[in-house]
Formats: sequence, structure tokens, C-alpha cells
Amino acid sequence: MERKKPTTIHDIAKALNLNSSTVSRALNNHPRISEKTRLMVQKTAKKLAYQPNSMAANLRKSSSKTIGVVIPRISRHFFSQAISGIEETAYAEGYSVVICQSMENEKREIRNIDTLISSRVDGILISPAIGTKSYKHLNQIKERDIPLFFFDRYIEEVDASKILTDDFKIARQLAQHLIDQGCKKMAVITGDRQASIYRDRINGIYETLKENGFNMESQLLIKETELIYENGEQAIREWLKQGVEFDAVLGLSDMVAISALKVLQEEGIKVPEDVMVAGFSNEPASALISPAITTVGQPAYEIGQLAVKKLLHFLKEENPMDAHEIAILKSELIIRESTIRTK
Amino acid sequence: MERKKPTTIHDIAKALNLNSSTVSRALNNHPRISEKTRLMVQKTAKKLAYQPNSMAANLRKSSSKTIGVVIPRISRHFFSQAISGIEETAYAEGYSVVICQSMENEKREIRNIDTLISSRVDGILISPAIGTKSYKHLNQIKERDIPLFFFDRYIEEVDASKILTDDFKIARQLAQHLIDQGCKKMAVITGDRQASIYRDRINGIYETLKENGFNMESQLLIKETELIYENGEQAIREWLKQGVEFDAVLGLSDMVAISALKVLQEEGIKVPEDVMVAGFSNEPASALISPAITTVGQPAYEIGQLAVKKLLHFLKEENPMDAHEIAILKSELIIRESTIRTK
DNA sequence: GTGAAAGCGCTAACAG
DNA sequence: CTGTTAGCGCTTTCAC
Repeated sequence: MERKKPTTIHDIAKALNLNSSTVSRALNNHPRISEKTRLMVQKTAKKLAYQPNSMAANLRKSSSKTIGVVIPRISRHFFSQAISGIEETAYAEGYSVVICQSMENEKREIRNIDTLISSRVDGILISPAIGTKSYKHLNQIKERDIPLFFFDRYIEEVDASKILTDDFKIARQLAQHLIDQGCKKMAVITGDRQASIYRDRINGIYETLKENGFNMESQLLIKETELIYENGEQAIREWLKQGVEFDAVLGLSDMVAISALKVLQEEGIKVPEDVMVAGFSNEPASALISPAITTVGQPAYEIGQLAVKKLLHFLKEENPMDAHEIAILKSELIIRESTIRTK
Repeated sequence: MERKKPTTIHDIAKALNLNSSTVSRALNNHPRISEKTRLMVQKTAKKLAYQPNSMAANLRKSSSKTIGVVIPRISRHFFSQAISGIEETAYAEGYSVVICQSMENEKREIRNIDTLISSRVDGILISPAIGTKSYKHLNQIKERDIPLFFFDRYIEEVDASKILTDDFKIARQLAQHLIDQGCKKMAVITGDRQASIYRDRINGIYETLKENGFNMESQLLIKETELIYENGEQAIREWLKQGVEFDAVLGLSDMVAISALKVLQEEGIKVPEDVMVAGFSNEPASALISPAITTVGQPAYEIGQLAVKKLLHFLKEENPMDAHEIAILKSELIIRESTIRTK
């Protein structure tokens, strides 16, 4: 089956006895073109169902008007929100967005970036996979002078502007809140502490515990694991089996927090009366279960928005001086029943 | 700031005293090329950090090896799952995927499609926005001989292959289940019944109620509204205020079902003892709240997978004969506490 | 097995 | 204001 050949500017030119460059100008609302021909051309374009071939235009202009985005997975509430912010802002400025999921897998992340480079995106926004240990692929982007921005997560060794949340500070607030509610022994479930976000949060928690005179040996439990649903349950069961005590569980993702809550309830441990539970990232489910779980609301949409703004600003100004700034957006402590001590 | 010019095949050719066409062949593992030059070229390509310009290649080949996907929003569990299925399958076959969100907005959907046509995608998979009433933009795709497939949702007036779930059948099963559990007066919260999915589900429910001798006037309540969280609460409050009775709420999305459940509980109405509640689509939250909500698990990943397979098969076979088939995948009735009558 | 040359569809000097 | 011309980087005949 032969594909029908799409209309080109040459077809329009021929139909109107014009030159294709005139057609191009008319279509792009070039200033030096007569109103009459502009209208003629646009009418004929519509009649012939002309759709510009953006590959050709971009090839010629060597700019794709496209932003590449690499995220771990779109199914996470935070990222789908961030993408909304990215898309809204980009579209408003006439840019398209290409989204790649790394699925928290370094190999895929590398492939994603190759694809984006090949399609000559004008800039890349990335929230690297947790497991990403090498950064050759990221430096490669910089070497090609493609503007690179980290958002939410970052790799310390790679020199690029970052748009982050105040993980350190909000983790402090969250820890302080638990202590204020009477927590004496905190059980923390964290992800890979080499990853920026978990490291920052853990540091905030540590500092706050120390300030409050906690004994870091006896008053803190830490479990480092992948922050998926199942692992919340597993962590709790382990601790329970070991017979260690704790009066608050702080999961660094809502999914582990929810899963922890469920096991506690199953085991007849009351939340928040016996053990308080808090999470991170304000997944929709955290507000819906009972008791509703205290969590941290992150400005996901705003992060996406700001990342694009910074990128576009950089693209316009061509100002390489501010290439390494760090913007930090405020998160919000969302206190719900699960951490309000009642007894 | 001048952007550094990326390496081209000409640069490689020059470095090796070869012709650029030879380089192109070497890079693409063309059969008629000596092993020696192939290796030379590939080595030099790596050394010069060559990344092919896919715009140029695609322009030349007038095929982008890209699949365009239009969905209402990625934040919905069903769609993010479907995208996973689409991406996995497409990547395995060397295709890229461009995702566009219509945000349930017809104007945006039209713009999305224009973008996809302009970027000369090889095919389009779409799950149209609920509000989409016109279909000029969809027929336009077909007129350009770009293969078009509906998945999950479809527009009857547009002639294209479809990959669907068995909404009609599973809605029947769900309704029957409620009746089996003793439901005598069913309150249904549906979305726009002009949309294929809701229409099919409602038809299934109607048929089952009739079969079971329900009086459609007195034993069925219907509220048609946008299926967002808030509207579940609102529907229930309205009915409650009107003083009408019902013993089961069937929300055609989990979000409205959950929201309905919450209000019922707030109002002191016990679920499932006084009123049963069921939803649709198996959002993660539906399993986490208590009581856990009966819902319909849809084969989202499989739908995405199959949609791509059908598209790629069509692209390969160039067989326009099977252009209008309908594939229907089986959903699963997930029965949970919220519909198990205990009294 | 490799080279020469044409051209995908578009834009942007440079003329006039 | 419009036409001419020359590519953007790549693939693909057609030669040899």
C-alpha cells in the first residue's frame, strides 16, 4: 500500500504560481509579505490540507523546538504532576516535550539520552534513576552544549543547574513534628542513601534527632531498601520479629508508609495511638486511607514549570554564567491523623 | 553562545578519507561493506562522539520510526499502565513513542494530532477525550493514510481498528454481583454517556437489571457527571438530600466510588452493611482504603502492547484489509469487602 | 566494495 | 515584496 504523499510548500507554490520560499514566508507570517499573498497562500494551504513537515524545518533550522524529559516513571504522582507543569509551560512558549521513562534503570536512562540527543532536542530536563552510578551519559550532554537541568533528583558529580525541593528542611520539620508528638524511637524506611533525595532527607532527620538529644544507636532504626509497596511491610515485619520497639514509622515514600500502616493494623498495633506513621510525596492514596497519613506535599507542578522557564531563559539569553544555579522550592508538611498522638 | 556543531558522517568520512555514503553504510551495517572499513568507521564514530541526526535520516527516509500516542492524562493509573505496554513493545521493535495528553480537552487533542502529523509519526494510537464531539481531526489522520488505532475509548463515527476492554460484559458481571449480594436499588454514577466506555458499561448494567426484573424507574438511580473525585461526594449528597434510597453505589470510576464511600461513612451509613460500593479501573487507592473497594481490573498494559503490535503488523504487512477489526481484551472483576453483604 | 550525485521539505541569505 | 539558490545531514540509486 503506497502512502499518499503529503502536501508540501512546493505543491502550494505550484498551485499559486509562486515560489516556494514565498509560500514559506507567507505561512510563517514573515513581515515582508503582502497581505494578499499571505491570505491566498494560507487559504490554499488549508484547502490542500497542508501540514508542515517539522523534521524538514527543524533540520534546516538545526533546532527542534523540543524539550527532552527523562524521569523514572510517569506513574508516580510527583512525576506526572511535574510533567503537567513542564508541558503547560513549554507549550505556552511553542515548545514540544518528549518524555522518556528510565524505569529507574540506568541502561534505559542512557538509551533515553541517546535518543534525545539524536533527535536534537534543545535542552534536557532529567530526574535521574536512583540506581544511576555513572554519569558519562550526562556529561556527554554537557559536552555537546545541550543545556541540562536536574529537577527533584540530581547527581552531585555532574555540573548543571538544579531545581529541587527543600528535602533537607522539610525532613527536619517532619522529624520535629514526630518528636513534638511524643516520638521517642523512630523507625525510618529509606531508599538508597547515595541518591540525593534520600540522602538529604536522612541528613535532615539525623540533625533534628541529634538536636533533640536522641541517642542515634538506641532511638533510631534505619532500613534501607527500594521504596516499593511490598518493602514497607517487609521492614516492619523484620523489626517486629526482632522484637525491637519503635513508636513512629517514617517512610520516605508514601507507598512504604501505607504498606507499613497496613501491617501494623493487621498486627493489632494502633495508629497513631501506639505507633505514628508518616510518609513522603503526598500520593493520592495517603489522604484516602484511614487513618489518613501525614506526608510531605511537594511542589511538583511548580518544579516542572520552573525547570522549563529556566531552560527557556537560558536558551534565549545564551548566558552561560548562571549555568549552575540551584533553585529550591518549598514543600509543605501535611499533617493528618496518623501522627496526631491522642494518648 | 555558539552551540558546538555535532559530528556528522562527513566529519567521519573526512577523517578516514572515505565517502560519506560509505560511512553511512558502515554505520547501518549494510551487507555490501568490508568488515575492515565497517570497524574503522565505527571506531572513529565513537571517537568523535557521533550521534546520528535522526531528523535528517527520517526526513530522507520519510519515516520517523515513531508512534504517536494521544491519551487524556498520564496521571490515571490505567493510562500510565497502557503507556508502559506501548513503550516496551515499541522499543523492542526499534520504534520511539511520543506521548501527548489531551487533558480531556478537545482543542488540545486537535493540537496534539496536528503536532503528531507534522512530526510525521508512522502511526497514531488514541484514546479520545470524553468531550470530543467532532472527529474531523481524526478523519484527517486517515485521509493522510496514517494508520490510526483506538484503544480503550473510541469514536463510533470514525472508521478505525480498535483495541478495547469488554466493558459491556464486565459491567454486566459487576451488576450481577451486586444483585447477587442482595442489591435492590442501585445508584449509578456515570460519566458522559455519549462516550463509548460509559455508554457500553451503562448498557451492560441496564441489561442485567432488566434480566433480573428490576423496575428501571424505581430501582435505579443515575447521575451523569464528570467522574472526578469531588463529584462522587456531590452525587451522594444530592441523593441523600432528596431522601431517595439505595443499597448500592456503582461508580464508573474508582475516584467517584472512593469519594462516595467517604461521604457515606461520614454520614454514618455503613459500607457494605447498609450500602455497598463498587468502582471501576482498579486505581491503587481502591485496594488501600477500608473497606477495600470492589472494582474492575482492566488489562491496561496488555491493551498498550496489543495496540502497538497491531500497528506494527499493519505497517509491515501493508494489509489494509484488516483495518477495521476490533480486539476485545478481558477485564477482571475484583471483589473486595465493599460489596460483600454481611447482614 | 566504494564513490558520485541527487534529493527528502524546508528556510534564509542574497538579489532584484 | 518576491524569486533564486544553497544547503541542513542523511540515504539511496546508479555507476564503476
